Amino acid sequence: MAEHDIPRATAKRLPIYYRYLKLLLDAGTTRVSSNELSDAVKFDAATIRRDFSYFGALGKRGYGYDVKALMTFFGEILNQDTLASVALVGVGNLGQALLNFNFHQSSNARISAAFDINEDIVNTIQAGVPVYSLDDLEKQISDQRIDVAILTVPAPVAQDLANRLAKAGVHGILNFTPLRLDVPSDVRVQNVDLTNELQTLLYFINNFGGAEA
Amino acid sequence: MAEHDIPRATAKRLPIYYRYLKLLLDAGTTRVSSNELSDAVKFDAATIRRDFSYFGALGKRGYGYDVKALMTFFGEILNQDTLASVALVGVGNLGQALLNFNFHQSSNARISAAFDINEDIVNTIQAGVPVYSLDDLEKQISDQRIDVAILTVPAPVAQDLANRLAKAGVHGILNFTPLRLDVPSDVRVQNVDLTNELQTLLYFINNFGGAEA
DNA sequence: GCCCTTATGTGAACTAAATAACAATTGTTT
DNA sequence: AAACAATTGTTATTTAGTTCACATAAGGGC
Repeated sequence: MAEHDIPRATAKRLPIYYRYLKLLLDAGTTRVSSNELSDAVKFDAATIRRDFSYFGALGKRGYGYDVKALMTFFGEILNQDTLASVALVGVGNLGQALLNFNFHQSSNARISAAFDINEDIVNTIQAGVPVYSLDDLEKQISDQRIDVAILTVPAPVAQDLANRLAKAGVHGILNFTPLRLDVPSDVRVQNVDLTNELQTLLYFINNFGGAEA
Repeated sequence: MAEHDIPRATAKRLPIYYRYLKLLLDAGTTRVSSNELSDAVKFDAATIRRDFSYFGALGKRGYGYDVKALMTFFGEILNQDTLASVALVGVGNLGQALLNFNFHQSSNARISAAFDINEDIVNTIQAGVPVYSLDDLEKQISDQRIDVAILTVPAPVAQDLANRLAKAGVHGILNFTPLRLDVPSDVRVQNVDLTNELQTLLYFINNFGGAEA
């Protein structure tokens, strides 16, 4: 596994590159330079070239990168050929919105099961996704070989559910809860803290000028 | 403005500290150490101490930090006394969810106006927030002295709306669009890219083990 | 009031990431 | 086929952030 020495920061940018390359390809563009990419995704051109170089020499000097080849390459790295099944835990406002969000359209993931305690929606289909009782969490996760969960539950029950998810064999949690979860070391947590994003933005605005945060 | 030399990374953690301190205070805790905080928020204790030290000597050696004093202090830094008015641009699935999200409860921000083109909801109240036509964007932003916008519109119109928002005097945009926006240098953009978060999580899971991303 | 324990605040070391700068190489034009 | 223009890949540099490690100071017990 040669990808082991790819910097975290680079890994986080890969999906962004991939998405933009797809756009270019759809628009019929065949070649692109690091400078053009830089304009679009707002990372320094040198950063982009370095990111790419971790995977070998993907471009041609004096020419740039071949859009299709590059996209195919990143597609493989991002496992675009295999569809990941994702569980949505907590079908409240945000959960509902994420069900409708349709990750599938723009990524290799699909929400294939949702869980809640609300009897009104348990055993219904929401936005094409079956909603199960939380009691069935472990069974469904295992049956459907789900290894990523999106956690959109109230804070007080978040840690408990994280424990159950981890025990059930989930390897990643996209955590919309304000809580910083405790998980075993083989589970990866990605925090999406909306209040924090907004607060941080406000802080920067109040204390400094503009520019990217 | 002494805060000018506070690292970006520190600034991003401030709201997290603040929230956790509030929790502690509500629970009646009067003192806390960097180690206890570390357990809760999952940043290294040394990082926490250094973060705090940018604002002076807030703790007592051998004792720790006074929860109430610390919270008050951070509250001021985060401008918790002034309520920021926020506009929500785009009342789709995600927009609706954010309207119900109630930032107000846990932060100093409140969505005070929403905008959409959908005639069915224009001039209605959604989750307590008036929905205006996009035609009124400039006027309302100016009248209500809104300086932050949450952008939850389809990608194709995102840049155009960002332009209008910037021109209307907004200083910050919380961008839920996959597009990397072009804005004047006095406007700050905070990107929340849900697809990217999920994709990144998947990449890490597929290529390495667990731990924080 | 003295000793011991605890936990801060910070200088120094380390690690990660971004940027600059340019030689090397390719395509294109004449 | 030679000269030119463009753009990569990478070495070196700079910047940012994290962590270590410990002297310093405060509180609490005896």
